[in-house]
Amino acid sequence: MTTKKNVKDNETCPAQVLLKQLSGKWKPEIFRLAMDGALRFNSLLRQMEGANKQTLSMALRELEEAGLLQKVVIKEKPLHIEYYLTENGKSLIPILKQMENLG
Amino acid sequence: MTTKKNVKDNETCPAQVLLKQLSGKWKPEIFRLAMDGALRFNSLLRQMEGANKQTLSMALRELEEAGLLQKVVIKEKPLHIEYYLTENGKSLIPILKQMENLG
DNA sequence: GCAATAAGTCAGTTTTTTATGACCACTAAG
DNA sequence: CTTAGTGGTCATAAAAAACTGACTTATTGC
Repeated sequence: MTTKKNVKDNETCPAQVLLKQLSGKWKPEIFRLAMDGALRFNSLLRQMEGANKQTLSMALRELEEAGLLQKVVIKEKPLHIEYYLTENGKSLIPILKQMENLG
Repeated sequence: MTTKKNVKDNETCPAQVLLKQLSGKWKPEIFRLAMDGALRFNSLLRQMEGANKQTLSMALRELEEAGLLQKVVIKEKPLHIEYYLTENGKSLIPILKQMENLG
């Protein structure tokens, strides 16, 4: 057997993958804020008291790599960057809404 | 102002609370297995290769405290304990199913 | 060229989570 | 009273995640 399928199908369940993509100290909050519209780095940093650049940067990158957020560079006066939910990210909104109703 | 409401309403969003209750290295998997029926400690330990007693014990306790799992002592031959989803826990099943369909 | 704003990165430290191995409590059989 | 099965706890170690402060890159304005 060369396929090595018995290694552990730990991450074969999409729900588990999603849960992990949204887990971490700040990711749930980032996602929630993203549901309300575009996010900017420094603005996020101010909104999420207690968080720091490093962690925020990591969290954003991971959400981006997970295909839930996308980065858009805005070439304006002081040049800034906005993060939006991707279509994939938006498809999670109804699920999050349902979760809110269970609390 | 004595109520100190400005401290951060970090955890006022039920969806975020839920996400955190299900986050951790093993909790998503425990929850998934619990969806299929009763769980026993040593059996879980064997199924989840790589996990250890300590962590598993913690995860089960936290899921119990979150009101998603309940512990039932079975007074039989070697006396064992089973963990089941509570009604609250079961109410998450459709949400997890939806997540699976997005993956 | 120099300062200001936005969005980061980097090295190093602290905090939080997980993992390890030894040990404990209960029950039942031999 | 010793051994075996189930379900843990405890102290400690290792690994992962988060935090800190200094520094960087890019752009516009002076």
